[in-house]
Amino acid sequence: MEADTEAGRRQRKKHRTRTELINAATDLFSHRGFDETTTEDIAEAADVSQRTFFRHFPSKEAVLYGDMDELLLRFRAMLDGRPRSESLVVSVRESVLALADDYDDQRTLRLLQARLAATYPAVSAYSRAVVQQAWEAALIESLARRMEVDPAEDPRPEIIAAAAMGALRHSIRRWAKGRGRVELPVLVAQAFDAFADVAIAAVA
Amino acid sequence: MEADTEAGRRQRKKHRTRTELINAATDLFSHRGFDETTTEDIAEAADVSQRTFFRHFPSKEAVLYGDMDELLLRFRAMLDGRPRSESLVVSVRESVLALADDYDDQRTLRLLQARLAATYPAVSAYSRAVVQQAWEAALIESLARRMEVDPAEDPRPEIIAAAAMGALRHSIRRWAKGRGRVELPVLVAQAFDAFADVAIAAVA
DNA sequence: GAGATTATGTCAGTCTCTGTCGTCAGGCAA
DNA sequence: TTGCCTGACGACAGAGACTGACATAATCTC
Repeated sequence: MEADTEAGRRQRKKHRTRTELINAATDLFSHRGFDETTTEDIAEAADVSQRTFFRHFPSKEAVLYGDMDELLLRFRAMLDGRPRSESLVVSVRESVLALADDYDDQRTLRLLQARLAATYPAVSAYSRAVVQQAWEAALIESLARRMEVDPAEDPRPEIIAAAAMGALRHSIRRWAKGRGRVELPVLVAQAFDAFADVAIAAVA
Repeated sequence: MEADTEAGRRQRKKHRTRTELINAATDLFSHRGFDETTTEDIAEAADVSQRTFFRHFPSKEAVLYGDMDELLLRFRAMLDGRPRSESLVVSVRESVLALADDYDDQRTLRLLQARLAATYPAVSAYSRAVVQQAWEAALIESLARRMEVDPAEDPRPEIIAAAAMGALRHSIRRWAKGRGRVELPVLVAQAFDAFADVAIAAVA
């Protein structure tokens, strides 16, 4: 019979209720708003109990960013995949560009996330403190490995990563403000060009 | 009679319960832990009702960072006070150094905040999403004004601010790990030197 | 097919945070 | 002093996020 690209009916069913929860949540969030939707509503719409919702997601915010684990995995893979011969700055730039590309694939969802983050403090806080922090941590780890330094002692990996995240944050905000009409990677590329200008100005 | 440096008994009383709430909270947090302390406990220890707690602070996290508004005001004043002739990078560096100096004045409280942020995700999230974000916003605004650009369009202010915040975050973490034995401004200065190295490396 | 796993439902409970209303003290003017 | 007004507080009720405990039924394993 047709497998859902996975082994075992149990796994498939679990994955199915998970995606149904995500779909129900994004649907409700986009129509009604984040604060105006309860976890009970989401569970109801996905036809499961509230307890099941919390077995799949640790918080109401988490379901909105339900696909971020996979995105993070791919981001890490991109970082690891950059050639060792490449300069650090180029590696960071290209990886973040690839992340932006990947990110852009889910236009509707990403625009919703950005819109909700701009509207609801709880969503904004989660985005910063969990999602972006995870990306930043991946960047720091990768940079520290390449530079062969201890990221707890040497501040450079964290500084570079923070700057890159600032560029990405700014790009995403602009991208969302234009409702995604301009391609995100284009905006990110512009931001990284500005990054280079900043570096030059700092030295001069 | 002795005034509490303020006009009106009402104001004084209000301010007094506020500080008593902060003291009770920090005391309980440091002895018992953040999650292990309820807002009810804090209110009880300060001899007020729970409702009064929430009239003074919007969340349990907020009381731990109860003095951050004043710190932010002073940080803004420092930014505005830098001479226009100074280069941007120097202004940022000096302002953040001054912030670190100011920050260091409340050693015990700062170390507690850092320790709790390292232990409890909720505290870490609040620190990033509220406290640091406020500092970053102040930096961005000041930088944009000096550069005479629109911070919503030009990514450079945000990139510089993010990098500076990365340096500060790293410094505070190291400072806390060493239990404040090394002066925070010293660590911040080191981080900013590394910042300069990064800029040079990026250009080369 | 028997037994171990596991995803789920149900229920009860904790805790953060909010709306409402009554009370009382502090500020202010006649 | 008297009386009114404002503002801080207490008491209460309630919404809503999240958790632990236990039962059940489906799935997996042998």
